[in-house]
Amino acid sequence: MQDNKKLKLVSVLLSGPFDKVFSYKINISSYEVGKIIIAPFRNQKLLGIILDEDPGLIDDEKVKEVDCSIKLPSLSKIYIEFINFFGKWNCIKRGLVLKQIFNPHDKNSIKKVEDLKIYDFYKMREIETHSQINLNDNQKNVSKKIIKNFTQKKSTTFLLHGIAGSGKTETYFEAINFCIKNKKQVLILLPEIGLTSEWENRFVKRFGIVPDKWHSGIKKSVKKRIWARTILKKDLIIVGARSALFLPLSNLGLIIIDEEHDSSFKQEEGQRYHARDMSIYLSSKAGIPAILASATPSIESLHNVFNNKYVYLSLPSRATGAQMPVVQIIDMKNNRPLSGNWISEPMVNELKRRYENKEQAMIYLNRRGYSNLTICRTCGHRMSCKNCNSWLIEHRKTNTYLCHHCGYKKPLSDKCENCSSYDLVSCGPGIEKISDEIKNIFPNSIIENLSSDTFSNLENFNSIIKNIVDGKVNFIIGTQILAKGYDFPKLNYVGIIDGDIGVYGGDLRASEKCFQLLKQVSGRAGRHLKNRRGLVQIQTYNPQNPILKSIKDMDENKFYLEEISYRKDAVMPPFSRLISIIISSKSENLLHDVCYNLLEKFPRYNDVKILGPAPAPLSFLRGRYRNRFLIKSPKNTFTQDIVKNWIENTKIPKQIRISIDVDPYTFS
DNA sequence: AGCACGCCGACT
DNA sequence: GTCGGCGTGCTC
Repeated sequence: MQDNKKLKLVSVLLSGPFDKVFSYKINISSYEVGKIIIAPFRNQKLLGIILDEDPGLIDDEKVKEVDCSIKLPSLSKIYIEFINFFGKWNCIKRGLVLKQIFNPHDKNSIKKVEDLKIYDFYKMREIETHSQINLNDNQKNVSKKIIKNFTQKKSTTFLLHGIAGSGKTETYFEAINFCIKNKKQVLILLPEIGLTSEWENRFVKRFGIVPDKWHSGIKKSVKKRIWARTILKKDLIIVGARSALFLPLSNLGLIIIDEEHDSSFKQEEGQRYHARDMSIYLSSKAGIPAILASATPSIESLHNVFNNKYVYLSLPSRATGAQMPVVQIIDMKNNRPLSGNWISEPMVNELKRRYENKEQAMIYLNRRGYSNLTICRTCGHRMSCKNCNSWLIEHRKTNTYLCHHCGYKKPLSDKCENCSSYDLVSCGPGIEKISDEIKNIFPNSIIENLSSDTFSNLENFNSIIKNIVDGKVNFIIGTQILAKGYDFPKLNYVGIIDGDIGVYGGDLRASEKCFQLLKQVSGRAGRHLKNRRGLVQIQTYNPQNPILKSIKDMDENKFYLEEISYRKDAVMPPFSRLISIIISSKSENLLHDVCYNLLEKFPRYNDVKILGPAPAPLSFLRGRYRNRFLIKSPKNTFTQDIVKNWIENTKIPKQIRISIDVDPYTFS
């Protein structure tokens, strides 16, 4: 009896902005590493877990006792290692990672998880798991190779490289099927929540059950039930955005990252991390396979294939039997449109032919809004954001000038805010302007504009997608959102307004991103036409650009090999590691002083180099001045520790914000 | 992250 | 005198 009251000194990781553990006492009979507890902290109570770490020296009087009333399974060793690694790798405090793992629960709702279990909302029906879809031989072979891995009980990362329309999804469904039969949990990550509804349709068609969805649009009450099922080891299929990675999946059998090249897996604000890379760590710790699927794999993943870290699987032909589209390059130097227009004559002719034949056509331009820049011809003033050093973008649909970086907006006006003359002109097209141009040529046509602006209303967005799929739309005009995995069966033509937009910005990944976007957009054309090929036309002033040439010649190997050899020569990722550190302040002088102080304090190494400080690509954002350091190091050094020690050993005033981005993607 | 503590300016 | 702004520092 007395033994039950015996208290043990333990270390606790609290869910909050803490990296270090705190010492608490726990009733020894409740002690277990990974146990979820509630800890009194100051005058509040915080969720936490017991860790197997040295609590360190502390005045015994200060040590409080934790509340063990939460009756849930402890977090497994896999998740404890995941939390530690995630924090260390991304320079994020471990307690904040833990907080994300408890999300959407807090200290009050987590006690009611037991009640949720009783109701068992998501009891899966016993389902017939025989395939309703006929796979071709290639798909069958690939799925067999993946499934074979389950029986070997080791963790393999597969790179499933299949051209657009090759049936990647249906192929990895076979691996999901294996997990359903064996009552394992499956996590599928998609880059955008807008993709989940189409994905869900295919899933329901294959399995006859609805998967659980997890993204920012899902209600908290639903999320709480899903969370309960994951920690209570119930079988379930989760399809979600990157935040689904934090679910405490205690019976995980498989992770799939679809569209693995997509940059939206990289969280770029607040706590920065790459959901793909963290998923692969998780799968290796859990001893389960991971499948990365893409029509345009990232350079990183291909590099890992070459180094035998990933197993390469290929689906080189379209599942429908349709051929890949023909690609034509339009040299704009010889086909200039009239002033104020942006669509060249060859493209207009093709659009006319498609329209007359009642075929669907898509026009791609990676620029939101009406125009890029508004300039006054009298005084030269440019409409720019007061919080950022960026232009304000004219949006006619909402009648505003909008900053694409901070969201600042003001009403449209035809009077110059600087000299009051009425001489404003819009330069450079956005999709709204292209849309007007199409409306002029085809006044009776049905046009839909698709961009992240359309996306703000998910219901409206899904109904537009449905209209397109049903063939009720003549012209689809949109931004890079069109490159995502939508399947438009009636689409037979893709026109690309500005083929080499963004390539010349000097960004490390610009070529790769441009190639992936163009390839993905091109892949939308003619996916379901057996008798004739789709057509892609790319407008450019630089027809010799190697990216465009490799797309035209359908020679993606050449592009990848060239890009990889360029990265190797320049000793850039994936041949080295970059960490970007952005220092920001409301005061320009303070920023300057802090940056030079940091530079002085940076320890000297032979192979770890510091570049900067230089103005960040957005040197003024949301009212703060921003400088950037880049730390470049060999792949095998754990540079995060160096960075952490460096910053901790430098005195930084509270007004200064520091954001650390390991393996940065965009360089802003 | 919160929340308390404390130092300094504005005001009944 | 004292109210309250926010910059600073601590939490087992």
